[in-house]
Amino acid sequence: MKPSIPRGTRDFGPQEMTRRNYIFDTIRDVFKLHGYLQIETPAMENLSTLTGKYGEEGDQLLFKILNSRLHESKEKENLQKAFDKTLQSATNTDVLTERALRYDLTVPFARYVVMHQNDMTFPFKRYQIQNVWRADKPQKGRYREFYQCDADVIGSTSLLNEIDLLLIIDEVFGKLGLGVTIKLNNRKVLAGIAELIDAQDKIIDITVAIDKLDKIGEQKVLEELFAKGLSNEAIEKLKPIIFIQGNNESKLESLQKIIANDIGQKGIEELKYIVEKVGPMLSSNCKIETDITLARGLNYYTGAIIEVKVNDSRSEFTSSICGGGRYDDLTGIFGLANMSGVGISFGADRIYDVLMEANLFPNDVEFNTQVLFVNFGEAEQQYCLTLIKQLHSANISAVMFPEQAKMKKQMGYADANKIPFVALIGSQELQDQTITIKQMSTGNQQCIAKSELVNFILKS
RNA sequence: GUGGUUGUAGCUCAGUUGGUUAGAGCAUCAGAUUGUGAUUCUGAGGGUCGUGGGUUCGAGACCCAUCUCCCACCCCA
Repeated sequence: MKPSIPRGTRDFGPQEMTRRNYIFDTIRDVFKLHGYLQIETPAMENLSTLTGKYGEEGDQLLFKILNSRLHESKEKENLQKAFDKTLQSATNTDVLTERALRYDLTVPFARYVVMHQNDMTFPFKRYQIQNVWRADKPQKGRYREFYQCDADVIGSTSLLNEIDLLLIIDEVFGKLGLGVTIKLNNRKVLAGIAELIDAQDKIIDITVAIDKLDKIGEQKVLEELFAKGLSNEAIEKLKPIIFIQGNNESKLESLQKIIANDIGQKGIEELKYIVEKVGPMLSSNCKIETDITLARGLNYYTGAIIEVKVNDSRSEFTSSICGGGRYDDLTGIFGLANMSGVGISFGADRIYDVLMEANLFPNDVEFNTQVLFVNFGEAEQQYCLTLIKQLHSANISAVMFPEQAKMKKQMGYADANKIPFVALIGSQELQDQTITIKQMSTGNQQCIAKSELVNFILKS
């Protein structure tokens, strides 16, 4: 049988894992620095936990798990009916499918908060680094199994949380050495726009359409809005809003004049507050840009909407590498009201692709083992093991070649694994209680006393 | 899910209008060198040409299906 893995999934070799861990470690360190606590949730959730949270499209992208032992079921007629139904429509009954792989980390977190609310103190800051699955058609930068690195604050409506998260974004990409632009919008502004043109029921259609402005241009967006049933009058009212230009400040001021309803004004105020506070604190490699065409399809956002794009001459990457927003009532459906949260999610796999493209992985992340002990035979092995134990105690990574192979083989192993030092201990060294140590980068070697080993490596 | 595209050794790729036994470089392994890697020389292993059908005297090449890769749409980390 020919081995293969499912479409859109990948194996990761040692070098890839070293680089992936560099990303995870960087993000994790910043999360911890900001006081977030780690949790994990199961790979699978009950299907009912996930359905309806991600919009119609999201429901289609859930990996559903077929119930087990269907062939032993006593209700095969019901099963047959349920199956016929799934062939007709997108909905599943739990007779056939009661579980699904998680689609993101935010909804499982909301479920977690409701289930464990009595064991938590609010506001609760949590981080979570786990993989998620989407039954999307794979493309570059789009995988069916990928990692998200989430930080969320739940139980606080303060905009200081938004600011905290934006600073995290700045710090993470600063540490990774990547230039980015944070795009910021607010769902209340979008709601205000919908109210202004008297089309509250079409808010999702409107946001999806104007989100495409960059991609398909003005004319096509207006055509799409018309096709979605907006009147010409409404579209005329919409035009000056969509095409607002200028810097953050002037854009928001113009909006403030046009969108004269409560919810719109509230959204603009929130945007202003965040931009004014956080703008001066961001590093030069991290720009912030208010963008009312930024929609994001997730149904549950109610306030801030955040998206991060690469803004770096070394990369052509256009997909977003981080996203997030505020959700006022995600826990409500699980029975816990008045629990507002806000969070962001780093797409580790896309960040990996960008860092590869921009050549931003540090070289030294590839090194691990410091010293290889050549294996000359049984008498020498014991001596080496003792020395290796000493090195390990000093937190220096060292190994002995497990076979008594030819020197060429053993030296080649050190070379292939980029091990910087090779320790040679044969009968002569054994007798003299010394170590011949070779530095692979220069080819130089010298003989040192056994007791000098740890210091020698530490100094090098 | 819709439309398009790709697939030959572990990797990067040749392979003529369809014609003997499918090649190269790199990598791997072995030897030159039984205590010295990355450079040199010699040799070896490695392929059901993505898979399954079809056309043909004959298919890596042509046709169909299917899987995979990549691209656009949709959507998104």
